[in-house]
Amino acid sequence: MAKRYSDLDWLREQGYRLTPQRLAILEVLKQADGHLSPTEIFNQVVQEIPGLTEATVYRTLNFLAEQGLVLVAHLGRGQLVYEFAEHDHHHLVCRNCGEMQEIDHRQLKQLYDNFLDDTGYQINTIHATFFGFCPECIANNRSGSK
Amino acid sequence: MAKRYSDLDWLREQGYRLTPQRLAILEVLKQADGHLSPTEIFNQVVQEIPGLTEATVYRTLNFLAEQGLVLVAHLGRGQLVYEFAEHDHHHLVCRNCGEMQEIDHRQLKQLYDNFLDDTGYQINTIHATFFGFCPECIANNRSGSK
DNA sequence: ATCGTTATTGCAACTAGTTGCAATAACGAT
DNA sequence: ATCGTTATTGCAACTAGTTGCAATAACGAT
Ligand SMILES: [Mn+2]
Ligand SMILES: [Mn+2]
Ligand SMILES: [Zn+2]
Ligand SMILES: [Zn+2]
Repeated sequence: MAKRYSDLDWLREQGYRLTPQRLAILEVLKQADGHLSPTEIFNQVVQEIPGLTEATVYRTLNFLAEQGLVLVAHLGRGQLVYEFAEHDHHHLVCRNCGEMQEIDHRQLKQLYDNFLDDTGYQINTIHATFFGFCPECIANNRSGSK
Repeated sequence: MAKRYSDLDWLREQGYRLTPQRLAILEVLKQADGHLSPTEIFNQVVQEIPGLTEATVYRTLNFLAEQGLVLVAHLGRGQLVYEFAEHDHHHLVCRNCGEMQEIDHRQLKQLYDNFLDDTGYQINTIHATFFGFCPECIANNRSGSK
C-alpha cells in the first residue's frame, strides 16, 4: 500500500516506462468517482490520445492492477470494472436489483488471519465481490407477490 | 441446497425442460473430479451430441449455475470453470504457482452474519476465490533469490 | 398416440478480452 | 543533445462469451 514518494517514480525505478497512455488512463481513473469499464476508459482517453487502441487499454489496466495502482472487479455486469486504488474495500452486490454496498477491508481481517492459521495461505485479495440480496429486495420479497 | 426428490424433477416442475444437452452437460460435470472449463465440457459432450454448439454450452452452464446445480469460478486462468455443486466451499489460490486450497463454506459463516448485521445484505456467495501466496511460495521467497 | 404451446437450440453476428510480432519511443548513459 | 537498449504500442488475428432470431423439440393436455 504505502509506497515511497510517488507511485510513478517507483514504477520507473522498477524499469517500467511512464508512457502517455499509462499516465492518461491512470489519470482518468483518478478523476473518476466510481468504477469504470475498459470501454468507458477507452472512450475518454482516446480523445486525448487519438492513436490509442483497446488492446493497450486492456494491457494497461492489467498492468496497473498487477502493480496495485488500480482495483478490478467482476460486479456481475458484462464487463470488468476498474477503480483507482485509494482505500482497501470489498463489495456486496444484490443479485436482484444490482444495488451495491461498500465494506471496509478490515471486516475481512479475521477471516484472512484464519486462512493463514488453518492453511498457511497468505491471502491478500483487497477488492472482492460478494453476491446476495439487499435489504430492500428482501423486504419487497417478504410482502410482495413473488 | 436440499431440494425435494430429484433436482431434475424439480427443474421440470419449474417449467424448465430436460433436454439431452442439459442432461449430458450435467452428467459430465457430475462425473468430473474437479473444475472444468466450457471448452473442456464442450469437447466431451459434443461426442455424444454431435450437433452441439458452444453457445448452448455457455447458456446451459449459466442456467445450471443460476439454478444452483453447478458452481462457477474465476480461478485466474483464462476461462471460467464449472463444477457439480456437492458441498459449499471456496478456494484460496496462489498468485505465484497457481496452487489451490479448498476451504469449507462454514469458515465464512461469521463474516456473512456480520454483513447481515452491519448492512442488511443477505450474502449467499458459495464459491468465492481468494488470492494470495501458498505456504511453499512464501517459504521459497523468504530464503530464495527473489 | 397426437397436438399445441412455448422453452430451448443452432446459427451467425456480435461484444469482451488476449496475444505474437514488428515498429516505436522511454529513458539511462554518453 | 544524441544514441542504444528494450519496454511498450498498434495492428491484426485470435480466444472467450453473449445475444436476437427462426426452427426445433419437450412436455402437459387431449
Ligand atoms: Mn470498488
Ligand atoms: Mn470449487
Ligand atoms: Zn436489491
Ligand atoms: Zn504458490
